[in-house]
Amino acid sequence: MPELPEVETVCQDLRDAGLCGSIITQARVHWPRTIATSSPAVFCKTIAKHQIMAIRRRAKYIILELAPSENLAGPALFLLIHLRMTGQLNIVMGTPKRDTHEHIILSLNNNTQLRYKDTRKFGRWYLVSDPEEKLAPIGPEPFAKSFTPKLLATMLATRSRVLKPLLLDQNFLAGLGNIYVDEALWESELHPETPASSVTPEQAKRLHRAIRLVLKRGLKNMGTTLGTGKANFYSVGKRSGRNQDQLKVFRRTDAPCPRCTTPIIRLIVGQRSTHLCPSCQVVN
DNA sequence: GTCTATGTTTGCGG
DNA sequence: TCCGCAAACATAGA
Repeated sequence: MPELPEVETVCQDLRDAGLCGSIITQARVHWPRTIATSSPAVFCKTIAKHQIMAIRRRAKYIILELAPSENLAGPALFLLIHLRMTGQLNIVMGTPKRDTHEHIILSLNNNTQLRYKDTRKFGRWYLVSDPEEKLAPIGPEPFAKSFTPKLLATMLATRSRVLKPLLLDQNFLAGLGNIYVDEALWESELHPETPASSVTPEQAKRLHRAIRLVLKRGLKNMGTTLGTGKANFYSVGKRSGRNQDQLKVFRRTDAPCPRCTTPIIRLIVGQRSTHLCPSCQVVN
């Protein structure tokens, strides 16, 4: 569900909704496990009376930068939100009745609430004084200047794993999930089971371009919303993405490859459902 | 009604 | 280091 383009879309929508500048007056937790860093009671007490200063993204984390609104000498705080499979954020006016799957409600000073809804309850909130606690091991951002085709080639050269599980590993590269990995591998005409160490510099260059291409397209279309159920991706205000229309292979088993018309196949790689064109994408 | 699959991440055992 | 598996959960679809 929420991969880099979806998480970035949520961050942008939160900013557009005017969340920056709001002060958290009260927090309520209805599913304790969502709070990963302390008890719900400590979380609620700690986060209250903090102002939201900025909203940004790193990998698949939404990061809210907080500053104390009363004791100005107090330390800065960071709220890291990971949506995992089905987490959603919404901003509501007033205090409407709580939905079954709304697990956290932050009341804000302008008669609105930031609500966290998560049907499968896999999402996690981390309230920390230093975001590096969570972010340190994570790999480079795909759009970082320093993430060059050459760097990717070097990163791949020393790895013994195959491409698909490696690209899904957030400590290797940040932000990709099942959908965009399948799409990037199709774009670059690489097989998901290609050993990373066998990828040539030319292929690494193609993969680098493909990763940026599919992510950029996802961003432009404000994310991918598959199907109609509540387990799908919706940004703030239940808005769907429209990148699903741009997918070339993901969940398109038996459909013709857009490049060569060979039917797309599905297989399991690294325990993950994987889609590819058996004609365009062959193992090195 | 029942059974299976599921877009993410983490932790364990081999 | 790497891999497979299970778990954290609820729901859609067969």
